[in-house]
Amino acid sequence: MKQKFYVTTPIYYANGNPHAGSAYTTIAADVLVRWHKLLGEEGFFLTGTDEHGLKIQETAEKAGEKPQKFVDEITKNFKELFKKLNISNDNFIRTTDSEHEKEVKKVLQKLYDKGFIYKGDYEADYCIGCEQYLSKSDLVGGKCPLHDREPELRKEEAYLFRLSSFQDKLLKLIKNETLLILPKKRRNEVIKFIKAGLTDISISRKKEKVYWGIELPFDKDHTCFVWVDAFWNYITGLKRKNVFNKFWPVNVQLMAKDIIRVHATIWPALLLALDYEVPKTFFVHGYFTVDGKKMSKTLGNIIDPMEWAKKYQVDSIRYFFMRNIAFGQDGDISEKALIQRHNDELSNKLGNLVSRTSALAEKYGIKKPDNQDFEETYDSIKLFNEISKLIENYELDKALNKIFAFIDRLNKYVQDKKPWEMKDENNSESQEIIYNILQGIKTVSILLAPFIPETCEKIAKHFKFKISFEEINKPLKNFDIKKIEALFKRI
RNA sequence: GGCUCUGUAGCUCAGCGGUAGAGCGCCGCUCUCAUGAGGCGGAGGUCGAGAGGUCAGCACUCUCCAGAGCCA
Repeated sequence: MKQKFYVTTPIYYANGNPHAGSAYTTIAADVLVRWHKLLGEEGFFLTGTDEHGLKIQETAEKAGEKPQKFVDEITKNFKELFKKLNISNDNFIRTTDSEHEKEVKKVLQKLYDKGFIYKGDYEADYCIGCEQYLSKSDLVGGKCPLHDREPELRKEEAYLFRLSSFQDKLLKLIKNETLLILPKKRRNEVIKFIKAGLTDISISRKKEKVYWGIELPFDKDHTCFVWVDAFWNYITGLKRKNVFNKFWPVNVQLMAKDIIRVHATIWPALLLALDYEVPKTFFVHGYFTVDGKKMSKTLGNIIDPMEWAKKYQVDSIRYFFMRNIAFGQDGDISEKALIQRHNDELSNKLGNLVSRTSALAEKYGIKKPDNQDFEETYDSIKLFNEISKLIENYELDKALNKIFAFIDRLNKYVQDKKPWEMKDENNSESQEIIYNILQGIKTVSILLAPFIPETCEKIAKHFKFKISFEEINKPLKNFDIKKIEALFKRI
């Protein structure tokens, strides 16, 4: 039976256009699923948008629009960006999809029937100025930053989920790594948080306050508050494509560090409550700075991924994000660094290697050597194993580093062997050397395909080989090679 | 304040028991198949500080200093 691999990004909150972080997470998930598909596994990649809630309701109202129309627009932008970034998601879920809403209602009803949801009070900080509840992260120095006043504690009728009763089970699952949280630092934080004690959480709001949400099936005066609605996308996203049994439990869920805590508590607790298996891995990546500074409106240094996507080659962007940031850590991004990677690595190293080799092949021809003993080139299986191991460990930046070290070796090989110097009458030695380099380029293209698919397909098409792992050790078939056009023009 | 993590070349980071590595940047040299790309060589680090265990530490233990994150 084929191995399966299911990866998700969080669903992005549709109260604003995609930012650099959404692009980053999505590219990373795309690289992972493409890698596993290349391995011959059956892959499924889900992303989407979270479209309910008070913030969207308000933002839409401010813009003078109906919430649905508003989120339609935002979601369109997400889809457009992902298309530009060559994202190969197998489904795009929206929490306003009717199938999703139906599924969530069923889930809510079941939870209620099983006694995991009960009526109680929602109690939280309320700012009279804002006329709404504030979360702790909204507060600055214990005060509402907008109105510079301390919030008061207010109560409101709400339905609560018995999160507290899952405390021990969750702790056990995370500790014994049934649910693995990476990097370790985040795992430690979560464990500590759970140990400190979980409290039941509110899963509804009064409809008169928040109408933009899914109605509770057992009480029409309430709408569902984020948790069940948002988290359940990971399941509806499969069910809608009729592949739930095949792909659940999910192999890895990517997210930024701000949402690991709720993902590691509420989400698996909901699953446990309904006897679902829990996810296998959460991988938590970091935040960006731009030129060492936090991205902020006041600094005016916000990076709009759509602007980048319009301006630069998709593969340069994908490569830059994956290479420039140690996966799992905070990292710095900038347009300057993007251009630098594009020029120094993609253009000068990879692009130029392919270019010079294709030119050599056109000029001198190629010939399959009788015994293929060029160690660097024919060590492709070893390289593949190394890369495979790195990707299994989510060390995507290191994997790229290693592949590019191999490209360096190929450039060195060309330089050392000087195939442009006539060695015998028929050029046969030169032809064999060029053949070897092409074999190396084939290996590189296959290994890089999950990261920079467009470029690798171009190379594969030009030299007539297939992007698949079986192809790595196969001989080249095309002996009539013309010079290729530049893959990456220097900026 | 508690907990967790980080501190290695100018920058970004690897290494994690046998006496320092990569990429980029910088300096010099060089080929010409190639996208003024490539190749070779070089400068540059008392591996945050101190102490302890070890035949031996950047790597282990402790203390301290600095920075970040999580929690209160």
